[in-house]
Amino acid sequence: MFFFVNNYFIFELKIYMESRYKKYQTIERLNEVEGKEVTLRGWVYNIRSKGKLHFIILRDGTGICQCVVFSGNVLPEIFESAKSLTQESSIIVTGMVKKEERAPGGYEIDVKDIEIIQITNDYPITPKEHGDAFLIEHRHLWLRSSKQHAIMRIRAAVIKAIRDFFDGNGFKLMDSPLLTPNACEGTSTLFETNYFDFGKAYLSQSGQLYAEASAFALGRVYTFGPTFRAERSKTRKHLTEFWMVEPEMAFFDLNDDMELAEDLVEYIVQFVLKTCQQELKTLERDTAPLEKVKRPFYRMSYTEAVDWLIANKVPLKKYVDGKEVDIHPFPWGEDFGTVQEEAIMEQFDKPCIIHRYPTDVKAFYMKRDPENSKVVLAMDMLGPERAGEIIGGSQREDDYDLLLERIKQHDLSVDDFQWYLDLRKYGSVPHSGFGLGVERVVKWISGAKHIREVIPFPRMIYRITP
RNA sequence: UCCUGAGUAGCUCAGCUGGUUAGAGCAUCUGACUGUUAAUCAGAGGGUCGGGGGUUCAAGUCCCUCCUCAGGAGCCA
Repeated sequence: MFFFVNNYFIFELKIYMESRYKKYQTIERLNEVEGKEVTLRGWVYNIRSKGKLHFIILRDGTGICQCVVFSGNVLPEIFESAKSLTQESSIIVTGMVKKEERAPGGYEIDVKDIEIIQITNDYPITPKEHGDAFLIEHRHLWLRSSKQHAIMRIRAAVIKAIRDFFDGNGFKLMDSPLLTPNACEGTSTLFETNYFDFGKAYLSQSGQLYAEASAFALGRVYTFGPTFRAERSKTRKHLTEFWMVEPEMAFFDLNDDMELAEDLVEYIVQFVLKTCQQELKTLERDTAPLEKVKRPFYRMSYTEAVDWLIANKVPLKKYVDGKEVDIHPFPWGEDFGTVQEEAIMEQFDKPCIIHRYPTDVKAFYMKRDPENSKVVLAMDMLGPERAGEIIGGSQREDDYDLLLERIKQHDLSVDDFQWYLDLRKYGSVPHSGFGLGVERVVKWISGAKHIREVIPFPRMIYRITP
């Protein structure tokens, strides 16, 4: 991969951290101090007592470590205070680091001293099973448990991989505004707010149109930020607030766009495999399917996909008067739903890109295929293992008149899009881009059952707390 | 927005065709134990059965209604 490290910057950062902040021993780096006395700061994850022994499982945010308190090794008052510890009490523990096969993590602390910061009473999340509703209600505490901890570290790794990939490949970060004056694609799917004397403003559902303007200024850019959809979706793969990265490249055609999308996804998955083995193990994630995520991925045109659906007797499911009806054979021109996507993906062990969708089911800004005006130069990447759609992108319409025609066809206000049309008036060039849903990718890689588990504080149709 | 399902102890659940004082495991508290891995063993406390209304001699159980939550569809990343 083309990623490079700027050594100078890393060096400066290290000096800064060492000279200005408190430097604590972390559980993550206990292997460096075997045989030495250390002080750990954290929270009691669990405690087991056996007569003259207490086993404290301590977590400090970086990992968990077993701390053994033996009555013969500590002052009687220290042993008594260890007895009073409860789940999630905050403490400072001092003792010798020992290599120990029986301890989780391989190292344990032979405790000499314990300082109690706070004794916790009635911590709601016990080390037993809990229901989904209870856990999400206690999201602020659920984040402390080992699986959620592992997922959040994988999320951080995914985001780092994305940034490293683009920054190392000549892309510039160009953030798009979150408050926008008009509903750019659809209509009723946006959150609305008041904006001083201008009346209504909306929370952005995509930074793409602004990314296009940015690409014409800086060449290759990406925007990375939260995005908002007011759709009343109630599924395990939708959030109303989610994070999306949207690269946009001047002079890229659809093929370049697909190549870049494949490179990015391969890089993210391989980066997580390389840096998050412990987290994947905690999650009991089978990494074999992830190891396979290497180029080339699969590709299919929409038309080829429809032929496949017909050959495999996958119907179109439609609702007529509230009743489900199967339509055979699948009619060309209809968009794919979950049924079709899952049927297609079941044959693949790697992501698959489906490209050249019918013009009528796609957004107005997508460029029509010069070889067939019934389809647009759009592409969606579907992940294996029921990951669903993780990327959606296209080559953009770069012709002024054709774009104007499409804006009018979609009943959009030409005035609102005047600035966007300007891009086709002053030095228009072929250009392409795509959007990657961060949570969809983290859900796939981590194997989480529900998308709400892969964002710290999920926002969903029936939940805005905590 | 539509379809389906669920609300009983702090948590996870059982509770049959209505029938004495509503049950279990875990958690909590007390006690025992020098190697526990969701420790084990003995004991104790803990309930407006989601809210309201109705049927009945009798309702956790049947009926109506409201609330809350979950899963799926559509839409999408």
